[in-house]
Order: sequence, then structure tokens, then C-alpha cells
Amino acid sequence: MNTYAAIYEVVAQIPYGQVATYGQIAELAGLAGKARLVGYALYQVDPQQGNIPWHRVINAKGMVSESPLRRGTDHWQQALLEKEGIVFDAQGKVNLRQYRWQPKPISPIGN
DNA sequence: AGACTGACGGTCT
DNA sequence: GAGACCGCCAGTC
Repeated sequence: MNTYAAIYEVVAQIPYGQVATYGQIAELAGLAGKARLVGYALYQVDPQQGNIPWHRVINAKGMVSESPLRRGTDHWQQALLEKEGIVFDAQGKVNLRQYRWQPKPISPIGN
């Protein structure tokens, strides 16, 4: 599916030590508003492949999405992010304002 | 072909 | 700030 291929391409662009939300990936992949497709596509990716930084993709809440279908890979994802220097708070959330990937910075300082 | 479900997001209350 | 509802597309029954 070309649709998923676009998603993988965008995910592969996420730099080390940064994260992106499903919605952000969807938008960059030309699937604005269809964040579910991103998560669905990542589900089909083999976690052991390593050619795709799937662990750098989290939901808009800044948390790692958990699901029984993932067999605990959700916790693995958080561990990988922590190894990249990303810090999780007590609620298991990351500071998106700080770690969110910005492919196209809008304001240098933020006005 | 119809209906249900799913690694989600945005908006409203 | 948190919880509820709706919409999205693709895959499966």
C-alpha cells in the first residue's frame, strides 16, 4: 500500500532524540486528519526490523499508546525513547513542547 | 456488500 | 485539565 509507504518514509525522517505525534506524521504523509492510519501502519511494522524508528511516534497526549495487541512493545517503546535522552514524567508523558519534531519551524523564538 | 474494530485527533462540555 | 462524542481509512469477519 503506497499509503503506508508514505507513512514509513516520514517516520524514518524523525531525528534522534525527538518524537512526533501520529497526527503530525499523518499530515506530513499527506494524510491530514487520518492519524489512525499511521498507528495502523506502524502496527504492521516489525519492531525488530530497526530500519524504522517507530518508537519515536507517540500520540497527541505525549504518551505511548498501549494496546493488548502489542504484547508489551509499548513499554519497550518508552525504554527506547529514554535511551535517546527523552524524559518521561510521573504520568508517563513526555514534554512535547520540548521533544516534538519540527520539520518546518514556524517561529525562531515563538514571537 | 454490510458492519465492527483499531498504536488517534480535534472539539465540545 | 479531564471525560465524552464523532470522524477518518483500511483490514477482517
